Amino acid sequence: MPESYKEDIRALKLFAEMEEANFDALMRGAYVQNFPPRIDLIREEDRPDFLHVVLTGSVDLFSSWNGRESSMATVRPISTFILAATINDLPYLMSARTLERSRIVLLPSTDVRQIISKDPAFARAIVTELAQCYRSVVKNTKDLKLRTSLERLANYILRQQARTGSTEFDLTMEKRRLASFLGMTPENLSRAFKGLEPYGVKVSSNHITITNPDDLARFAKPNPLIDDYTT
Amino acid sequence: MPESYKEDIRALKLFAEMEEANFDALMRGAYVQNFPPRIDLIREEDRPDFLHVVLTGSVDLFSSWNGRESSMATVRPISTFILAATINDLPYLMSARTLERSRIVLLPSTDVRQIISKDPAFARAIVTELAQCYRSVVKNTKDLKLRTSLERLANYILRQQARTGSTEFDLTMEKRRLASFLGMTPENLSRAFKGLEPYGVKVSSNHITITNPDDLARFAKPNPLIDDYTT
DNA sequence: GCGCTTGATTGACATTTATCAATTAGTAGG
DNA sequence: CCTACTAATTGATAAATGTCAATCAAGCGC
Repeated sequence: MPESYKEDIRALKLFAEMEEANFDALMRGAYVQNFPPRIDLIREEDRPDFLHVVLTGSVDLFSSWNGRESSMATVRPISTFILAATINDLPYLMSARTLERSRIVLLPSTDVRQIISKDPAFARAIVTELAQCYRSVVKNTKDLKLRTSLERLANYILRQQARTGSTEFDLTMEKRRLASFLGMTPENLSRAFKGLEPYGVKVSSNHITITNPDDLARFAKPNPLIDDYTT
Repeated sequence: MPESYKEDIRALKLFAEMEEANFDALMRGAYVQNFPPRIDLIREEDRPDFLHVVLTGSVDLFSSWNGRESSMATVRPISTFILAATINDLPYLMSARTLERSRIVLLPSTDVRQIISKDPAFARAIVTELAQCYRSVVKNTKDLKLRTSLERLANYILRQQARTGSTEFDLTMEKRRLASFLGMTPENLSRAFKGLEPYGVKVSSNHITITNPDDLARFAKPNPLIDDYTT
């Protein structure tokens, strides 16, 4: 594996503090693959043979049941998925597919588990990472259970505003996928955008303009315990 | 703290493998408290001063936003809550209150974090526990996003059947709280129970009888990747 | 340019779910 | 036993959300 990829991975908090020898051992078993868009990487129910690291591109995590499908999260560089399955050696709960051309590193799960057991710094980093993942999913559950779809969209838009630091930005994903991620149908999303017009949200194709952030915030009532993904 | 409580805690997977000295250190800072029913134990937004362990009784984890409230989980003996906040020293995402008279052990968060860093066996156990918690929440999200409320109730009933090993059992919580947990209103739950009658579900007060488990399963389509909390 | 495909939007309608109000049932306390 | 309280149920209605079909718009290969 090219040295520069190793450095990218080493820069992740998850791998930054572990011992050099263990990191090298992990990298020896690793390999890199480039995938075209819309390729299935893993399927829920499968055994977690590898911990995946996204170096470039992006990956959709989604779940299915009874012919229905829902987008659960998007993984962007540089980060890992799906840690929890790998660690406990249990079947994936979500499927993953590339959204665009993506470069992905595969780390054999057995190596990961082995090194967790012998490298305390790595174990500590995994603890932090997992706790953070857990909290993200809890926030997402609160979003789903406590808010209507209009409120979820309003808060999503405010989060994008916070992320980009601007009242004007492009959506980072297709609307159909955004709809699925927010737990609604594309038709409903389309109408929800309309429903936010009175609060100063303008939509033109995938470009969003917030003309009245205060109005929008008054309606959305964003809350760090739901919307702040960094804590 | 009484010796017998210590043994109960030590028996938890989370604490079973750690070094004796570290366990003792953790227990020295710990104290036990008995709470009457319906007492608030923690409030979301508060700092995680203690890791809580439920010895007897039961605890409701719930969240609030904009005047609404939703029950997220029930903690039963013997297990801990809320680990993730404690570990990352970040505000609680959920509030907790006793449901009945409960005996609860409080372990100072600073002690827990300190010992994670120096006891690899404890760190490893935390990793496993957190990964499991994470997977539980993901399953819950799938339940919410992929199923209607009637389907969620049907699968809940099947899970209770699996848990008790019987087609006849009592609900373990008030219906209003069950409704909140399943993401619906009490009125809707009441109607949902009616809606399951054709599939062989009989309800009398809080006693449930499944007269036709196969019919119910055909409707509910239970799936281990959503409904099996043990994996 | 033209047809083709795919995603987005819109309208009409159905279903699901929530809300509000009233009633019933169960339970604890006097 | 009665009263008071709370939870559960029921009916009527409203709101939210989903479904289906049609149309529109953008991108792409030729």
